[in-house]
Amino acid sequence: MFDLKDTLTEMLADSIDRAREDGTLQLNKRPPVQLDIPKDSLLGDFASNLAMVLARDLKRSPLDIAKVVIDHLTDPEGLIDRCEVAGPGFINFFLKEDYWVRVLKDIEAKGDAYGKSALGKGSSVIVEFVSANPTGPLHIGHGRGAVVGDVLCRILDASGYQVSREFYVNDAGKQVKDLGRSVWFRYRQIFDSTVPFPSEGVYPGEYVLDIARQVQERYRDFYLSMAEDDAISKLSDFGCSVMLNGIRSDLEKMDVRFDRFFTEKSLYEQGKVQACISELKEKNLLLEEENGALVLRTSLFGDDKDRVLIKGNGDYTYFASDIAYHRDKLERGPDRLIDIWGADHHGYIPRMKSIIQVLGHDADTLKVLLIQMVNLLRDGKPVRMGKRTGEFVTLSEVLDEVGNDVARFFFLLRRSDSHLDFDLDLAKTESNENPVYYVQYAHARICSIFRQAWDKGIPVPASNDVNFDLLSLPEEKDLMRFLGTYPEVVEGAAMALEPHRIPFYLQELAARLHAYYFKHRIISEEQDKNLARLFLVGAVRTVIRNALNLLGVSAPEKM
RNA sequence: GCGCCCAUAGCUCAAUUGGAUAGAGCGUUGGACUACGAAUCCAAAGGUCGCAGGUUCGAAUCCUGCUGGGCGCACCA
Repeated sequence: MFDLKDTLTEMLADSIDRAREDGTLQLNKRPPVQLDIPKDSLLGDFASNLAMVLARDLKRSPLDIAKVVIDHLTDPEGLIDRCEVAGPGFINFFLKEDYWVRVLKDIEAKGDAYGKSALGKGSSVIVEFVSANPTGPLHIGHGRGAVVGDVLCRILDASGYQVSREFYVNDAGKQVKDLGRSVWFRYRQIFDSTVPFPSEGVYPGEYVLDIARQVQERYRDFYLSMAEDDAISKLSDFGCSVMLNGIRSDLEKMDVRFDRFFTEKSLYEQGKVQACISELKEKNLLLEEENGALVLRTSLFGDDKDRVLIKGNGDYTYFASDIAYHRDKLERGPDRLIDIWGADHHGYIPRMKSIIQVLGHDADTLKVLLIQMVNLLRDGKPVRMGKRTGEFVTLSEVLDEVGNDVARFFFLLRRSDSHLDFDLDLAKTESNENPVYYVQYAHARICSIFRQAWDKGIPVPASNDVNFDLLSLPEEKDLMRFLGTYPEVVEGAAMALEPHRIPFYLQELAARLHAYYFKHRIISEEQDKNLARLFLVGAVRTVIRNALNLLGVSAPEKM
């Protein structure tokens, strides 16, 4: 499939070369040739804007140039039916009839692999996502980040990148200590209800009580007699691991997996934060303030101001370990780093990028993807998510309510940098309004057709059994064309890091399938036609299934 | 005050990264089940792409200014 696009591109390039040699086009270098598949089939199977791009340099009209290009074109394989110059100067290629048939054969041959490519050429990328603090359960915003990250990894993987998925655990700072304190007070309250619960520096959520009860069940009154600091330290670890297990099981529920959970604590234990600071000191990038605080001069690399690494009281800031973590990632030698953050952290991008430079890499080695907020709606009204009160709907609850397929699809229905309203009522309707079912139904419908055919004794066709001349309806041509664009959609999603393109493609494909189905019978009395049409919808089924797989959404055979 | 993101049909959002007549879903109106699944389809109405300039063969997309909204600007985490 791509070989053909490549040969067309080469034919165009050759044409330019020939025109340069005989002096009709006076160019020093060969321009990049761009070939697109137009949205309207009346505009050809492929189109190039080449002539318009050249117009400026040559100071000649695009129409004129287009004509020259076409005149110099040779077509040894006889692929092209005709070329037209259209509109402001597009060169439109109309290929020999049987071209789109190749798409169907390609899908048959590749099966599950249709849509995969070698775009990334094996280059490696570390994707860090979710990285939620282990001080509370995941909420719906984490869910969005998890799904976007997961699907992005799947897309990159399918596009020939070597992907490593990582979850960074902030288990070394004040907040886990606060978690420990919170558990400590709740724990004591179990034994003595008069113990007051502080109003600051603690987590008020219900889940803290659960942790305290677990401590009491396992260790009885063991911690009551321990010195407060020691107890809190132990309970921090305990609480942290409980929360982390919860997070893991939520992710499991969503079928989101990681290659590695990287703990902040390990950075300190292995002296990596300290080593990192030494390196920065050697590079002469640190300043010491009067009160003893240590500051990194990120402002030399485009940041607004310098950033503190060690506070006046001797504590490390989170920024210090963040640097060490990214240094660790870079030292593993990936070609790229992708971080997926909540959009409220966008202010951290400049300082993080400056770090990448400080460590000797191009700032673009790190790409930060921002995930905008999710508004949970019920009965058309936003569900209040008070962090302070600890009152919120957890991701786990949403998953139990709407199911994984729906949750995933909904998270991917918008570009990740725009706000998302998650309508619980819409997500639960098993009807026409729900886009997930629309797509899944298309798949189930095709499966049903095959069952029907089987019952009537019609075999599942292979391309050798098919007379492709029988697939000549506009709807059929249109379907073939659209199936042919799928690999480019996946590549585009990989290059732009935009997973939402896949569900949009799926909805369009499903729409075309439904329209075709409604207008024309797949199974009739004409056996040859049966085989041809079954072969076509079989290809549609393969592509729907592949795309749904990419999203981690199931492709049901019955609904 | 400074910085980042957003503004497209009544609502929610797309637009092949600068391409041809800006497209879907929902909602509205009107139609289609004695044949493979109506969880479906067909048709109509609906637009000053926030406003004003600029860049060029060509702008929703790029540059500048303005308006309106979101979010950031810690020796917080």
